[in-house]
Amino acid sequence: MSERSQSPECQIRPYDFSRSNPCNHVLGHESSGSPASFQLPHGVLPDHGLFYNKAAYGGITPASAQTLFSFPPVTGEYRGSDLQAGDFGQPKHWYPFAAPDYTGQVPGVAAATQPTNLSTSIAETREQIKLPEIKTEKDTSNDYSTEIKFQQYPTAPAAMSHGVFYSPAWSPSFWPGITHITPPGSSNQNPSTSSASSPSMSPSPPSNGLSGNAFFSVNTSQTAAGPQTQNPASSTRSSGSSSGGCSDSEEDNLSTEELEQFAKELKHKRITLGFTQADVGLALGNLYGKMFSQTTICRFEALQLSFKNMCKLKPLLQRWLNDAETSDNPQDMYKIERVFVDTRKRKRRTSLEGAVRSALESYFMKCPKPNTQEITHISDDLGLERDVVRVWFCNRRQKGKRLALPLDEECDGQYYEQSPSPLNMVTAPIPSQGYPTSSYHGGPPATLYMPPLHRPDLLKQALHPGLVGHLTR
DNA sequence: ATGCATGAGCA
DNA sequence: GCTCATGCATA
Repeated sequence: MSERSQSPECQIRPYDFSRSNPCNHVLGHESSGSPASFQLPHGVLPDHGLFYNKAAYGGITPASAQTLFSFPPVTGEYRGSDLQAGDFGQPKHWYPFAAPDYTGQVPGVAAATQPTNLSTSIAETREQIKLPEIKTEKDTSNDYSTEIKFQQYPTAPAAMSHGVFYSPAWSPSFWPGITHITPPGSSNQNPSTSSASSPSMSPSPPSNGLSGNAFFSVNTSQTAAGPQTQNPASSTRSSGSSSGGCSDSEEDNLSTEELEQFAKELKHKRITLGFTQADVGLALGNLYGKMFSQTTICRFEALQLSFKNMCKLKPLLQRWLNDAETSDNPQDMYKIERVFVDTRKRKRRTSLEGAVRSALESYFMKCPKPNTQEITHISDDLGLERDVVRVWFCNRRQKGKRLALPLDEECDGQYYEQSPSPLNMVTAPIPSQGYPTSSYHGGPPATLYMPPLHRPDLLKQALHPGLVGHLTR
C-alpha cells in the first residue's frame, strides 16, 4: 500500500555511480533505433514482481491496460494538449473558477487508439511492468473545487472574498499600528520589533528584528533570538554553490549540524508545547507575516528541505520557538481566525500505481533528465499524460536532491544535465540543493546531508524518502 | 509523512 | 522547460 512498504528500489542499485557506465541504451532508440533500448537491464531493474506483487496487476496486460486508459496514438512529437485531455478520461484543463463538476468526461477521445508504434523495447518494458492502474483521484468527490475551506480556529472569521486567500498575516488588524501591510517582497513590514511583538501573545523577546520582509530579502543582520542563535561569525560563505547556494545572508552561517540540531529542538519543543506542525505554520503567518503549511514545517523538521531553504526558514522558526516558549499564552499564537476561499481549481492529483512508479523509477535510473522526446516516449509507454511524466521527473529530481548530496559542488547540476543526444542515461544523478560543501568535505557529521555516495543507506533513502524518518527520529 | 501539483524566476 | 519553494490531498 504505502510506497514505503513497496520499496521497489531497495533492491536496485539506486544509482550506478560508475560514471563509466553511460547508460546509452535506454531511451536512445529515438535516434539510434535500437529496439532493445527500452529494455530494462536486469541488473538495474529487477523483476518488478518482486516488489509489486505481480498478482496485483498481473492480470492487466498492456493491451488491457491501454483499453483502460485509452492511449492516444503516438505521433512522434509531443502530443497536443488537446489530445492529452483524453488520457484516462481526465480533463486536461481544470477550471480556474468554480466549476460545476470536475469529473469531466472526455468525450470524443475516450476511445483513443492505442499506440502502435511503440518500440519493441517499450513494449517489453511494459511487459515487464505490466501496466498500471492509474487513477486520478477524482471519483472520490465531485466537489473537488470551489470548496470553501474554513479553518477551524476559534475566533471570528476574517474577511473573505472569492478567489482571494486571506492570510491573517496580511490583515492589518494583526499588526496594530500598521495600517498597510504589503506582501513580502514589496516593502518592509516589521511587525515585531517595535510595538507589537505579536498582537496575541505575550511580548516576545523584542529586538529580534526579524522583519517579515527580512525573511524574503535575506540580508539582515538579525540574529534569530533564541537559545541557539546562529553564529554570525563564521562567515563560511559557502556562497558559490551553483544551484541554490545561500545568498548573502545569515543563511550562510548555518551549518548542517546547527540545522539538524535546531530541527530536532524545534520538533521536541513544539510537541512539548502542544503545537502541531500546522499550528506552527499558521503561527508564522500570524506573527511574522508568512504562513507555511504543515508540509513545510514537517519537511523542515525532517530536514527535507534544501539547505538554502532550511537556512531561510530557520530564523523564523527560531523566533517562533522563542516566542512560544516565552509566551504566557502560547495558544494564542495560532488560534486566530483564518478563513480563506480558494476557488482555484487544482488539477486532481494523479495517483500512480506501484507498477507505474516502478517503471518511472527505472526510467529515472537510466535517465534522470529525459528530454522532450523521451518524456513523450515514457508517457506513451506508461499511458500517462506527458505532463504527469514531466512533473514526476521534476519531483523525482527534487526529491533526490533533497535527500542526497553530490560528491562535490562542482558536480552540482551536472548529473542531471541533459546530454545533447537522447542517450543521456546518466547514472549518478544526485546533485545537491546547495548544501555547503564544507560540511561534508571534511569529515561530515552523520547527518542527512551526508553525501550519499558514501552512504549507501542514504542512497536508498534517496529513493525511499520514507525511510528517512528512521534516521531523523 | 509524502506524492503530485503549482507558480515564480530563470535560461 | 528547468529548478526551487511550497502546498493540497492523501496514504
